Amino acid sequence: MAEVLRASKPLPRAFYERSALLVARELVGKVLVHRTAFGVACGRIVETEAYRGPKDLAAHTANGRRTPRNEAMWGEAGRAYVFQLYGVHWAFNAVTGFLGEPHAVLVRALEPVAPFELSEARRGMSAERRELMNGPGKLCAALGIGAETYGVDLCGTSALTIVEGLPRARVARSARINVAYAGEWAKRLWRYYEAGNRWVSVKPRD
DNA sequence: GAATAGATTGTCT
DNA sequence: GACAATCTATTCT
Repeated sequence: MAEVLRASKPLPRAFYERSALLVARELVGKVLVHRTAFGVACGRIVETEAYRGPKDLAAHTANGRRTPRNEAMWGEAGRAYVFQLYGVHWAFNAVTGFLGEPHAVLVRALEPVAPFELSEARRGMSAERRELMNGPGKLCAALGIGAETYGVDLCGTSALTIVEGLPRARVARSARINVAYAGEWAKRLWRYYEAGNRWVSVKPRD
C-alpha cells in the first residue's frame, strides 16, 4: 500500500466540481492522507455523507447561512471544510460543486492503511481495534486533522490530500446519521458506505 | 452487539 | 442561553 500511495497523485479539482452526491459515492475507496512533521497517517474512505445547502436543512449552510465557521463550504471545490462540534471533536469534509454552491461531503469513517504507528499513537490503541478511525471525530484525531487544516487545498501539494485508492466493493446508501433536526431532509439517502465493510461507523439498518 | 447517559465548549441567536 | 454532522464508558443481552 505504501507504494501505491507514493505513486498516487491528489484527485484533480474536476473530481470535486460535481454533484455532492456523486462525489460522496466516488470518494468511497479513495485514500485520505495527512503528512505532518510527525510523519504520515492515512486511511481508506469507507463512509461519507453529502450535505447540500442552502435547501438541505441538515447542512451548516441551510437557508443560505454563511458564517465564519462555514465559509469554506462557500468557496472553491476541492478544499477542506473542517469544523469542531461538541467543543471537542473535529470533522473533515471535502468541498464540492461549483463556486457559490455551498455543498460538501463529510468523511465519516476510514479503514486503517499502513503505516499505522502515528494513528495508533494519537488514538492510544492498536490498528486492530475497530474504534481507531470509524467515526468523524475519531478519524480526525487519528490523522491529526484540526484547525490548521481549515480551507486547505486537497488538490495541490498540501499536507492533506485524497488519492486514488484500491478497488471497492458495492457502495450502499442510507439516511444520514444524527441529523434528525432536519426533518424531512434527514430521510434522504445521502450517506454512502462500502457494503459489508467492518470499519463503517454506525451499522446500517437498511 | 445494542442501548443509554454524561461529558464538554465553540458557535450562533 | 441553547444546541451540536460525537465519543466513551457502562450496562444490559
